[in-house]
Amino acid sequence: MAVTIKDIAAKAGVSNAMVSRALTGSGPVARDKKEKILRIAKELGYVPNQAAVSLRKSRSHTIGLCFSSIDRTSSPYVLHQVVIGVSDVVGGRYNLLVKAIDTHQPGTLDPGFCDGLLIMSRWDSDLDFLEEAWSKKIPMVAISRQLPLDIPFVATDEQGGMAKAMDYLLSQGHRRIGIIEGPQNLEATLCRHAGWWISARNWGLDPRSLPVEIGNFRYRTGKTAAARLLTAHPDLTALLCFNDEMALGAIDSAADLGLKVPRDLSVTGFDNWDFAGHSDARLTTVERNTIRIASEGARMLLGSMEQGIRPDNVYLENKLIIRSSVRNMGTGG
Amino acid sequence: MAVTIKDIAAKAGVSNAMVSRALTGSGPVARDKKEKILRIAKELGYVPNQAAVSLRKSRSHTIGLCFSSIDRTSSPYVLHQVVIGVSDVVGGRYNLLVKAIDTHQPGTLDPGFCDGLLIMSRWDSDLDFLEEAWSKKIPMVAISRQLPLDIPFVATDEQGGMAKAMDYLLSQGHRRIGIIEGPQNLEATLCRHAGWWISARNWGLDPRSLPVEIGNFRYRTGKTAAARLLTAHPDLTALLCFNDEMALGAIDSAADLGLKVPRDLSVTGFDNWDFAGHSDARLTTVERNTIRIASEGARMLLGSMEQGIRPDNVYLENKLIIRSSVRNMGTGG
DNA sequence: AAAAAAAGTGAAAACATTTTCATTATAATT
DNA sequence: AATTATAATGAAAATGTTTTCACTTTTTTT
Repeated sequence: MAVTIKDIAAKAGVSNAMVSRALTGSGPVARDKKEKILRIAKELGYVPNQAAVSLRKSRSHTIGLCFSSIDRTSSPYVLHQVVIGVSDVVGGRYNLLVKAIDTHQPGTLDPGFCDGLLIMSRWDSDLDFLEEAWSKKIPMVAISRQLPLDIPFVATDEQGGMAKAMDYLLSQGHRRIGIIEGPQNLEATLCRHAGWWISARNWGLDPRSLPVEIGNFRYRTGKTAAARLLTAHPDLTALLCFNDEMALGAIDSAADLGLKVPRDLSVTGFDNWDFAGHSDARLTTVERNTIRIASEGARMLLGSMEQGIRPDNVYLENKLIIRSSVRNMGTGG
Repeated sequence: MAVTIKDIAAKAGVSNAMVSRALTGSGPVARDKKEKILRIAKELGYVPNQAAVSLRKSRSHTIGLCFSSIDRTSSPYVLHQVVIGVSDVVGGRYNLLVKAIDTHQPGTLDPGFCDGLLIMSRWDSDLDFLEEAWSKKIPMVAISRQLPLDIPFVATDEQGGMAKAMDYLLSQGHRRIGIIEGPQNLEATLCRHAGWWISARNWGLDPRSLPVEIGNFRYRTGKTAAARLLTAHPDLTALLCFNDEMALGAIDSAADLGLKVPRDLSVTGFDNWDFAGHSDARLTTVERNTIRIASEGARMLLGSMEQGIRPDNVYLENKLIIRSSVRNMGTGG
């Protein structure tokens, strides 16, 4: 029913090969015939059948965005920003497929279904899938953390980022600092932990002397963690939080205790979450530019797909965004 | 390089057709041969070539999620929830393709590239694309608003939802209510406007007597709109906001003026935004269950794709979620 | 003007699968 | 035992492109 190359060939009085060449520019075609073919193609509303093209060229013109899971606990922001970042780079040149790794049936991965994969992996249970894709030589790039199998990756310097936040608190004269960390089984948590730990050391402060609570990156756990810290250690002057959402919870918790930020308590976050800037918190935080990460990853992936070169890993700096949730306590030291 | 049906056929000593039938169950195959074929297929790690299957069967096993635009102004929540809702319904049976309508090149839509489309349209400029898809007989379902061309849709009762919020405020005895609306060119705004307007009438209140300000659905504009309303009309006891993010802005604005919610001011939102429940605001709001909308739309689309029946339009109710941002002023009336 | 190079062209193969159709083998019915 | 129905099988066609290859025509170079 759909108009094919054959229809055009028949109408133009040339061969299929001719039409294909005219349409794709993949070979010589006489001037007048080319014009005629293009005109007829337009007239007939010809659109190439992607399946046929894919089959013949073994290229799907599709990039797979693979997430550990598409569930209610995964982050809307990350999905959104990854889509934006990738779209920015690939424009309309590739289709974007969203794939959940946890629902993947082992052994069913068709190497032709995606020309390349962008991996947004949170859990080690993704490894089976990654191995399958890797063994089938599908070009892939991991975004936002290093993975096994020597998969090229773009990552941000989580440790350095957290160190910046800690350095900043210390530079503003804070010494009694409470920490609200994330789930302990996450690599990001480990890196960020190392960040403030080293920073404290550098400033001659014993990291083990600082109280730590653990949250799960959501608002409510930030709030309860802060409540515990602030009641057990009323002398704290600052809270270093492992993400913005928990930082916002911490600020509300402080308000409940009659503490105003930054007058009575300083707070830092991590992520530069959209809402952190818009909201009233004016949160000082570390920017994890996910759009940038994704676009960088897409660039690497395109190189890998189109030139077949193995891209170099990329580390992106995390920038400290200074707003007004941290008070200067006088020259620290 | 990839193992094909031919390889299996050769190894099993049968024809291609046999293998295809054994693998897909589309025809009779002798017991022992079937077992042998399946075993060999597994041994060799056979995965069907999707492009070839698509070409032959004219089905792509892909659903396109079409958004007006994938840009920095579109909502992360909506994208995320749509993906969740659709995944819930289609499981692993279809691939999910994210497509931006605004970057579509007219006339390049291959009917075979998606078996069906889920349309998340915000603007009327999407019409060209919709017409193209519609004319190519690609099954489609619009989610979250009615569109031209008689496209089947699932929508929520925005007007009724907003009426519920207004009814609730009025039932709690509020009469001096300020309204923070959304952009005036959006259909959602018009419907929600009609909602509170009618509700006010029903309670014998002249809608034109209530002060209205306009925001753009973001936190900051909610905040400034609230500031204008509250300073110009200090007697207001409640603010009816057209979404949650602006409501949160309004609450912070009130705090700046020394007003505590709900003691001094009542506030309602719309959306039941994720953060609205988690945050301290405990916002009373109208639930727009986007996951539900998306899954319902997906169900309709599957019906349309697989049984070829034109689905009936669906209207979903919006539920009022009562938390603690509205104060009871004594028996109203 | 002859030789060499380049451009133009179409038939046919290739891509991997599914499906039709005709044939043969087996089972069920008289 | 003959007939009929059913199951099992493979050759070949079909899906819509692109690409190779051989051939013809034109253009350029000597």
